[in-house]
Parts: sequence; C-alpha cells; structure tokens
Amino acid sequence: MNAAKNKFLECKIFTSLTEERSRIRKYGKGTIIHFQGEEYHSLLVVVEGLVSAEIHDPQGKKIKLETFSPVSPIAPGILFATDNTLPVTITAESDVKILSVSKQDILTILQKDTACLEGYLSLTGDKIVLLAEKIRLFKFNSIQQKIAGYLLNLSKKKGSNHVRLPYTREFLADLFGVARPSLSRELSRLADAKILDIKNKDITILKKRALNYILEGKFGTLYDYDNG
Amino acid sequence: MNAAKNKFLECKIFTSLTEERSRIRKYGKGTIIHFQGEEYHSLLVVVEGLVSAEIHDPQGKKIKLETFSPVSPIAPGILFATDNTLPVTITAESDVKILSVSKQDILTILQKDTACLEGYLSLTGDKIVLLAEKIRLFKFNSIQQKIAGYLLNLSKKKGSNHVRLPYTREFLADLFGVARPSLSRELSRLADAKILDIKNKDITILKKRALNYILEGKFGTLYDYDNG
DNA sequence: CTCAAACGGTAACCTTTGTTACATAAATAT
DNA sequence: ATATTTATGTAACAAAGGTTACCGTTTGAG
Repeated sequence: MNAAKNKFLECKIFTSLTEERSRIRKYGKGTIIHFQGEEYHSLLVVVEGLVSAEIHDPQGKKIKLETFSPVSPIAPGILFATDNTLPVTITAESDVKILSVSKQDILTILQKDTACLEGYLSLTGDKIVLLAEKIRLFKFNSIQQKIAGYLLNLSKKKGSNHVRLPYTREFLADLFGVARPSLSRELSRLADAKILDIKNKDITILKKRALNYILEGKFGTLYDYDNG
Repeated sequence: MNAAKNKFLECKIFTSLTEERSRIRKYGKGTIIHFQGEEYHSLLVVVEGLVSAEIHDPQGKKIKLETFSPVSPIAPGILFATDNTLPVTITAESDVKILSVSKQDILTILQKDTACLEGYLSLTGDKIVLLAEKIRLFKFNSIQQKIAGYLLNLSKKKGSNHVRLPYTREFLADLFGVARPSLSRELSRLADAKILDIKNKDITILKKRALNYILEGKFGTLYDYDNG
C-alpha cells in the first residue's frame, strides 16, 4: 500500500526515469486514471498525491483494494499478464502526478540488474499476498472482525488506545467491502457494548481484550467479557 | 489453472531441470504439500497429478482458490514476496510428483533469458488476475450467478448444452467458497425452475437465456422468462 | 457382491449483511 | 456567516447464505 523499501524503486536506472518530465502526467482529484477492463500497456507510477484501486460492479457497488502513495507502481503484475486487461479502476483521490514507463523499458531494466529484478518480483509478489489476504478477510471475517482488526492495528502503530480514523465512513466501508449503513450499525453496536468510544473520527478503544476476542472469533453475538 | 503455453515453462534452461530426478518428490493423495503460514523458499512445480491451493480459516472452513495440473508452478509470486509466508495450503488431490527449484536458480534463469523473464512475469501476473477475479466473484456474485457462470463456461467449452461436472458438489462448493447445502439448495432451485436438468453430475442447460440473465443479474428471485 | 465410507438432497431455523429512506450533523464554498 | 453539499446515524425490513441434522444414494475397496 505505502512506499516501502524496494530494490526496484531504488535502483538508479529506475530513479533516473522518474526525473524525465515528459513521462509525467497530472490528474485532478476524482479523475479516473485507468478504467477497469481497459488494456494496461505501460507501468504507471504514483509520484505525487494519492491514488486508489477499486473493483467496480455493474450496479455501481465497489471495493477499494488498495491505496497508493508516492512512490508506488500501479499494477506491476498485470502489465505482464497474458490478459493484460486491468481488473480494477484506478482513481485519483487527490491531485496527482503519474509517471509512465513502457513495458519494454521495464524489461530492459530487469534484465540488466539482478537487484532490480528481485525488487520487481517482490512488488508483484506482495500484490499476490495482499489479494490473498483480502480474500481471507472478505470470506472469513465479519464486519465487526474487520473493524476490530483495523482499529487494533491502527492503535498498535500509534501506541495508543485512542486513534483518529484517516478516512470517512464511506471510504472505510468501501475498503472493507461492505455497505456504509452496515458499517455504521456495527460501529454503533461496539459503542453500545462500551467496547469503543466513538466521536466522529476519534475512536477510543475501551476494552482491548474484548476487541481481540472479537477479532479471533471467540464471541458469538453477545459480549460477556470483563474489562481489558 | 491449467497448463497453458508459457515462455518460462517452455524455455530449455527450465525444462532441463524438470528431468533431474533428485529434484522430484512424491506425495500421496490427500497429503498436504505445503502448509499455509509456512515460509516458501523454493518454487514447487506440479509435474504429475493434481494439486490444489486453498485458504483455510481457523474454524476449518476453506476456499479452493486454484487447482494445478502438470506442468504448473505453484505460487511463483509468493516466492519473491517481502513476506514469503504462503497464504494458502497446498494439497495433493491425487498422487503427485513435485519438482523443486531454488529461488536462486529461478533468478539465474530469468536473468539469462528475456523470454524466460517475460514468461515468469506473466505467470505471476496471471495469478493477480485470477485473485482479482475471485474477489469480484466472491463479493458481487450470488451462488446462482456462480453456478450460471460456471455452467455456461463449461457448456461453451464443450459446445453442448449437456455437461458433466468434473467435481463433486463438495469440491465445487469449496471452489465457489460457499457451504455445500447452500450450493445444493440453489442447484435445486434452478432445477425447480426448469432452467437446469440435473441428474447427479450430468447437467443439461434447458434455458440458456434464463441462465444468462441470471449471470448478468437481470433477475431478482423470480424467473419469469421465456424459453431459450 | 457386500458393506462401509463418502457424497448429496432437504428442511427448519438462524445470522449476517444489504436496502431504503429519512433526519441530523459536519464540512466547504461563496 | 450562510447556504449547499457531503457525510453519518438509524430504523424497519428484505434477502442471501450458513448451520445443523437427518436420511437416502452412490461409490469403491476388498
């Protein structure tokens, strides 16, 4: 999702490309950068702003699969797939700058330098891990479990029981792949059960233990736990 | 899923490896070849038999993501992921022979030959396409839509309205990621509506048009269609 | 051929999530 | 500040799918 250390993104042959003005294109907030179903011929790379990848269905429902912040390559795997039709829609969540690198240029880089090659392979491998994790989440986790997992993770990163949601409820619902009122309902239930204290985007975890139990599927629908 | 033409699998450097006896290991039907959650260090390749990849959850529910028939590499992407923990369990569906190739050997091959490199990248890219498609299927398609899609596809391949299911109901339910009785119920409903004629594993599509409508989500729960 | 094990259909019931509609609150532009 | 849009909570209801339990059928080993 975010830009982690990667041998491909750091290799000189690639970084030098990111400085070529001619390769960069700007998109305004809300613009669609690449439509689901269209062929994907050149690697797009987010160099400024925030970009998301969503699966849309004909009825207009959608699932946000990923958000990309600089410097992140978009769909490095699909570029080389037998069917190189993009399975997601790429949207600018803010004003963004996108770098474009042809498939052939990528191949040339990969062939030249083993570190680059390993780096690129780990980029595509990480996508597979991410998608597999999404499937696990979608099929095996209830909405409450998704909330629990998400909040516990945020809280751990921040080292505090109080977190501020970086997204709107609607954005979050798309990220979880659920309906917005359903997310609202489950959040309210957790608040009713005094597990969470919710004030707009500010959420305090009141009973971390309970939240962990929920995440692990140790509760049914009732919350008969102690404090903690 | 099946072994399609691929530049990596066909390149000589790789095919010569498949002849080295010492690299091959046998597994009996039902054996687990690699556990979900364990690190994946060498590329495994199915050279004989049938192998499946499933996501398991702690409660024992499972989703079959893929089946591999010879010659198919298993998880070529994860091999190079930052977190190279396998997100799926690899199971022998029959007696199988598995070839093992070290990560380093793969890198060497890819560096030597552009065709191999492109081939390997398309293998991993195709996995991403497959997983994205699974997500779409899981989130946006009802059980009836999955059945419709599956049968129409089988029927198209065979060029006949009569198909024979290659799997048991249980296997199919896992493939669809649904409960077995749920799949049974929906199959029965389609039979009740005279859209399908079902006799064990032999299914005849009686109303292809209706099935297409279902697939496209043009029906609610009632089937008020014409013939065809 | 026989028998046990695996497979499959079904019904009643439960749980989760989605849908729709509406009122309120918050954010943003003018 | 005020207006307008966007975001959010909520409730009543619907729908889809899961669970469990049971029994009949098919299959395949011996």
